[in-house]
Amino acid sequence: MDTAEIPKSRKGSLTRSAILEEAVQLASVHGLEGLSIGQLAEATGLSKAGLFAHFGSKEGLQLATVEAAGALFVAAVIDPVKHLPKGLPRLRGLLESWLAYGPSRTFRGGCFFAAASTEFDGRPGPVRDRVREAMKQWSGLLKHAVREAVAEGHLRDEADPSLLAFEFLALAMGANNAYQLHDDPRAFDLARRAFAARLDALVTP
Amino acid sequence: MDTAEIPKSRKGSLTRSAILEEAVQLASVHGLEGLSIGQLAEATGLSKAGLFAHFGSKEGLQLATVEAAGALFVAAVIDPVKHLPKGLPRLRGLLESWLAYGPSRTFRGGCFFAAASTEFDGRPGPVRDRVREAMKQWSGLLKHAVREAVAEGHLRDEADPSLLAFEFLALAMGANNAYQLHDDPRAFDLARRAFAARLDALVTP
DNA sequence: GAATAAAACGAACGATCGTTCGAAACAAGT
DNA sequence: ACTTGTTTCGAACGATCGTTCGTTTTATTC
Repeated sequence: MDTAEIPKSRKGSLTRSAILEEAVQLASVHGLEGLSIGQLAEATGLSKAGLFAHFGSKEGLQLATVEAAGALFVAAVIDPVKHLPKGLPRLRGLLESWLAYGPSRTFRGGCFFAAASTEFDGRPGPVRDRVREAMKQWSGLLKHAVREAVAEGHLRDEADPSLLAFEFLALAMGANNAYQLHDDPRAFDLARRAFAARLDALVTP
Repeated sequence: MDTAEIPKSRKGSLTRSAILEEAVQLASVHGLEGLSIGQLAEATGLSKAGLFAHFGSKEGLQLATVEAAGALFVAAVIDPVKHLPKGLPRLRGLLESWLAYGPSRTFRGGCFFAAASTEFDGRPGPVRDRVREAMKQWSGLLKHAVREAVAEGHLRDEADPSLLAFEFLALAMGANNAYQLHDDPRAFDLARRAFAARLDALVTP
């Protein structure tokens, strides 16, 4: 219901965002489907029915959770490098920013979108659509940064923005998974070296 | 309700491996946690209790499912290239074999281990341990193939087996995710080009 | 402070979850 | 045909799931 999405009082919007703060953390560990309304209600100190009313359905809660996670991601990874000069500096900044975000525990269970995008990649529906859109945005941002680095003459013309964006995204998700699965922060060092190896071969002399 | 007998068309004796065949497919779509005994029983034509007796617990079923998926993976990806000559040919063969496996629909919901390793990477327990071991094996195989390619003089000495194995694994999982999420098989072409770009820069002249 | 609107509640719903148990159905050996 | 052991079964358990409903508590407005 749209009445649940438009806050009508101060208190309502506060609790809503407080709920989502916890929802994002729980979902990063147990998945968006494993996120249960009962557990979330207990974790936030609300009643099941009271919490439920904010979102109208579990799907509504999931969609709102994706939205909230997106805001966290943008604040942690993208915003800090908006000011960097176009081209290679901003691209390198983006990658470094992500490498700092990885082990930062922004999400309790590791990168929310790495988890959600794998969990829903084979289940049609609005949640998958929203996750896909978020991934497209992030991938598009990487692609754009590469394209600008080429336009600025920082990277050679052979640098393919689509290919490089795919590689960077895959390496980032791979580092997140290795870190989570093996409890080994060196995964991010591997990712950093992979980024560097790929870029160094393409920088203009 | 009248007790008139429905003609029991009992399917042929369902073996444990027949159950697991279906379990692997269901889990690749809905996850190992989303795999439910009731749904699996219905999909195989068995009763919930009858199926349950084979595994003793849901965790037992999950562990057996991981095992069965591992056998499918080995048969689809690893076995076909065992005969190739050591070094670069076998490494390239492994990567090509994986690229063929990706869109092969061996698993209904895409690569089982890409999904399971992300689903369980933050949830301690025997299932995570088993998945981690499987991923270590696959990653170790890639590492070994790179090391042999260096030893045979096919790749330059700077080629770092751990780093390259990490990259190949990440790119493979990334291609699987992109394929599943965007329904676009070109993801595997991107992965192929990424593999080639990385290897071509390291082959000995 | 009364009137009104929003938010949170407790209780219950039917469905499904994993699991247990004792009885049938079945296979094989003697 | 009788016994033994293995599968499979139906029925039920308590727990939890998402969801609904009517009521009570809280906040905002006049």
